[in-house]
Amino acid sequence: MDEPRWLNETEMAAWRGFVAATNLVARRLERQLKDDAGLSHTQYEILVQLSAAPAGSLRMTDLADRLVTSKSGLTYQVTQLEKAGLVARRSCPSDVRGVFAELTEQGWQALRAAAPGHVAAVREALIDVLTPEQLAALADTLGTVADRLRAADA
Amino acid sequence: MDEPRWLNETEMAAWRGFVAATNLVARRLERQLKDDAGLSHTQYEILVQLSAAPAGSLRMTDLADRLVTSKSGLTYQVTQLEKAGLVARRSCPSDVRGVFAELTEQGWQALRAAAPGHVAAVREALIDVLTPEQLAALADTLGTVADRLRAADA
DNA sequence: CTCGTAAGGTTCAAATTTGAACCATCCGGC
DNA sequence: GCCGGATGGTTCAAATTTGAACCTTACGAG
Repeated sequence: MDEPRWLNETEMAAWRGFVAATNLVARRLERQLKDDAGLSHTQYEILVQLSAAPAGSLRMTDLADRLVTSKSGLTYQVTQLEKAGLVARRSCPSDVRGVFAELTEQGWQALRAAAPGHVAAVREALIDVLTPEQLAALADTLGTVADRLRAADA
Repeated sequence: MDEPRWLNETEMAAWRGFVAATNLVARRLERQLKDDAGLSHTQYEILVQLSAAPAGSLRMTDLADRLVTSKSGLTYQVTQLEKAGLVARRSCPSDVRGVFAELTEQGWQALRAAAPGHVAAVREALIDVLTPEQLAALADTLGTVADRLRAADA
């Protein structure tokens, strides 16, 4: 029952800013992607992660770790993308239990088509609003935070 | 059909960090609040916003703007909180259409009970991981981002 | 005063998300 | 070789979220 260490003014400002910016940016991009490409941000992220992986494919668990969703959420979204023809499931040769999600040709196309608009939106909402110094600091700071939390989860 | 301005390395790192940190922190706090206080982060935020407002009450629209949810989402959550007895609805004297959400005594108690654990989690996930300089910069940077986006929405 | 439009909230159906339960397979130790 | 606990994914029901449609009330221009 220790007295909690409340946040001081700067800390509070950082926290409020974090929450607000987080939600506002997410909301903004969600809408942009849905309107322009018919994809949710989660779905777009799946395509991005796959495109960055060798052979455009990743194990489900691996993919779930890179995005930050539950396993069941990923199953659902991959199924959606599969129905849409952007992703295909392949079984893993070395482990019968394993499943690869793989970008289809159509998936590559969808990603290429969606990327420019998305990048523009990211710039407008976040990147181009900041100075290069702020960006560098932000990258460093949030990178630290993300790494710590990932490590803590493991 | 202009060639899009892709993100350079720093920009990309900032963006990836933002997305990752955002999701990881949200996930972490969501769980902490649910486990320790039986509240979702959205619900907790509603209590916080109300507690910070005069008379512990706000108009629905006003509240929806401060959180970053849809109107219907807010209606839903306020209804949940009302069922739980933490919030009450009152009609607005000056505008028949208006509705005030007001913190009940029980709501104040719930907030006081939940706050210490939540603050501790926020510190652990974000605040205490950073140096004072990083925090100050983060507050400034994200404040800017949030303000711009709010302005853009208006 | 009167109309047309904007604003405030709620309702509704549809899409997502989540954790727990579950099934099958894998692997290290004995 | 064989057992018991971890792993990989899916399924399921329940909770949440969202945008659009809707109803009622405000309010400013004529």
